[in-house]
Amino acid sequence: VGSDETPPEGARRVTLADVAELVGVSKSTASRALAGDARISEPTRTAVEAAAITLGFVPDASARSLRVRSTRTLGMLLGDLGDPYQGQVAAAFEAQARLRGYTVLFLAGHYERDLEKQAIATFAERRVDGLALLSSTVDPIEVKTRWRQEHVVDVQPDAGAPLRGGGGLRGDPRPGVIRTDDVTGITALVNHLVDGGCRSVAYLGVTGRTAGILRRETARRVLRARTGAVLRTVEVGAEAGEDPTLVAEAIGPDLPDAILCYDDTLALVALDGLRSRGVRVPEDVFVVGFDGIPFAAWSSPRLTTVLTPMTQIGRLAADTLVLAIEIGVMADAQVLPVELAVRASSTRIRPGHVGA
Amino acid sequence: VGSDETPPEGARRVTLADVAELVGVSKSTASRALAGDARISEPTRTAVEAAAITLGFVPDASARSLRVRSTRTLGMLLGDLGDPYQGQVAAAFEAQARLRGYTVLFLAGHYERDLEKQAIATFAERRVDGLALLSSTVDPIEVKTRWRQEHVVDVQPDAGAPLRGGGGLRGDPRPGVIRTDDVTGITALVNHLVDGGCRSVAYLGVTGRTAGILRRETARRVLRARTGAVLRTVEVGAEAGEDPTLVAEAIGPDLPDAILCYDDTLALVALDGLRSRGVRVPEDVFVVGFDGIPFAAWSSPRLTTVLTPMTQIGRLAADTLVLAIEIGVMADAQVLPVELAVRASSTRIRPGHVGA
DNA sequence: TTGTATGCGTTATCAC
DNA sequence: GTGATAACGCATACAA
Repeated sequence: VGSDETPPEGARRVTLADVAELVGVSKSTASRALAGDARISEPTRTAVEAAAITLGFVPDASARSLRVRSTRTLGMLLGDLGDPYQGQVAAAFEAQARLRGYTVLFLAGHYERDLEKQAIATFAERRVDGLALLSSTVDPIEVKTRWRQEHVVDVQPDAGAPLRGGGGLRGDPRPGVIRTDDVTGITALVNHLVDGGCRSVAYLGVTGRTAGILRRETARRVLRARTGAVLRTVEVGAEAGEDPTLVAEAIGPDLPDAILCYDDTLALVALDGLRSRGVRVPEDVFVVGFDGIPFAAWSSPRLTTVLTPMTQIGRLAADTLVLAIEIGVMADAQVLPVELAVRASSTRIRPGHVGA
Repeated sequence: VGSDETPPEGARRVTLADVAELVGVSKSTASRALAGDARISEPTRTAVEAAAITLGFVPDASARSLRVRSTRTLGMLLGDLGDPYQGQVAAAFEAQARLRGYTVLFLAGHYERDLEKQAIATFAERRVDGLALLSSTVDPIEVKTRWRQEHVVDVQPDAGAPLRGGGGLRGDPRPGVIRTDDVTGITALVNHLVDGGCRSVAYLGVTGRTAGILRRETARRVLRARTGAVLRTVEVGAEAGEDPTLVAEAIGPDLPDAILCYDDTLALVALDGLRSRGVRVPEDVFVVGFDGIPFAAWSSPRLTTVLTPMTQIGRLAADTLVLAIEIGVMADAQVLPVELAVRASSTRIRPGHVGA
């Protein structure tokens, strides 16, 4: 092939061969020099590095991946990037992955099976080295079988197995699970409500979202154990979940003493919907959330919630995945502690000097 | 997809050659059959497809990219995935890209030059076909020169050029720019405040964030034109931007008539910080935001803001990029309309039946 | 310490 | 219609 041919105006990409040629060494030497191989002499190394900069050489990740059979890419399947909770976890995941030298591919499943399947297929084609599942409805077990490697972490899973036995999740032996201790969190939350004088409690959730049933069932169990009362369940459609009026309507006319919401976003929506109806929080009803997103701390009234370590979750997911990839062993289930944050939305005596 | 066949647990990955061998055709034929090439006979096509499913063949994206010199990947450099505004835009960008057959690589720059440079390098190595810049401090012009192709869109740029002339941005000729009509939005906002009786107005921004100076300067100009008053500027550090107490302190003891915040998040933080100080909104001071994130509609008082079409922005960015890649022509600057949403945080007569 | 040769899995260019 | 063959750009086993 005529290498002395001047490249057409199409500006050919500069490759390793080009920098090797400029220095007067072989491609292997150039490759090794840039990879920091110990057995390359200092002069040649610097020469190669200089040439690479001169030519503006940028290694091609596809070629490298093809050769080394590793993309240094992590995949994350999530429900919705725009959700504040998931966004926070995703941000931490990405940052930590970058620290470990990995890039991450985010795909949103929007809680739809077809999209999730499609996403899994994309992850497979892209040959991601590891995969994190967050807020997806797809069964992790199924993914793991379709996926030959065991390089899958299941972040905040919330369906199936954990419920059996009803005893909570401590010691859950399934590897690759990363979750917060929702059982303890919900227990603390319900205890707080009962201690605050609540008898009737309603759980507000989103229809069809499998996530949340653990929280709901735990609440049901603790409530009955403490007071004998039966947890009322209110469900709103996914499309209605952001409409305060619809949420308030779903709650209905006869208010419970407290409304326990699946997450903070839903709680804030409920707060607004109730306000529009003339219902006062916490005077007429308590409202509490779950997750501890920043906005929950800035609402009026400020929202009682369970703080989950979103950043830590994302970071741990990335670290666990990288460890599994590089060491070859997937960590056992890891449960992160949560913390109850009691705020004004569930407190009788309004603290502070605010209000008439 | 739905077959109950489990992929071979064998060590080697199944490749196109395997599929071809099973059917008894050449690799070329197998490749063409799966690609839907018109000149492949129906029998062989179905045979190849069946074999591919049987063997669990998954094409290798790296190999294909290497060969066809295209990754079908879009890059998006953003400030923070956890930010509700950026998360929303990112979600729409990803969804639309997927619709067009592209996968997207998100990298967060966290408003730090080094991280952004590193991200650009990663995008280059990964050979993304197009790049979207959102909330980054890096100069788009610089990126475009470092990037040989013109496959870069600049989403919501907020520095430099647009300010010259002071006349706004309509007809900005720079290609690849996608933005909302912030000038009109801020103008409407300031007019609303002035019409509501505000004389003194303060702008609350984040130090070091270049984004926002267009909004600030527009507010300054409109305010002076309308009332002759001088816009006061309050700045909080990036790390203090989420701390209500610090934000309230930054605002100081003598309140203006209205506080115009860089974005909704900052406004909500300010709302909470002021409340802690015993300052009532809107009675003592008006507070308004910008962006129109969902939480702004659910706060108490509900936040007056400028609604920006976040979903549309993300979608348009993806479409523009794909068009530039596939047709080869980058669209001229596109300006999306915004809408003023007047709510309780800047309204004297409190509407509705809420409150004592 | 450096060079040679080979192959990663795919698609495109030729032949037939 | 289909098949052989040659790249794409890189890393590495094996020589020297």
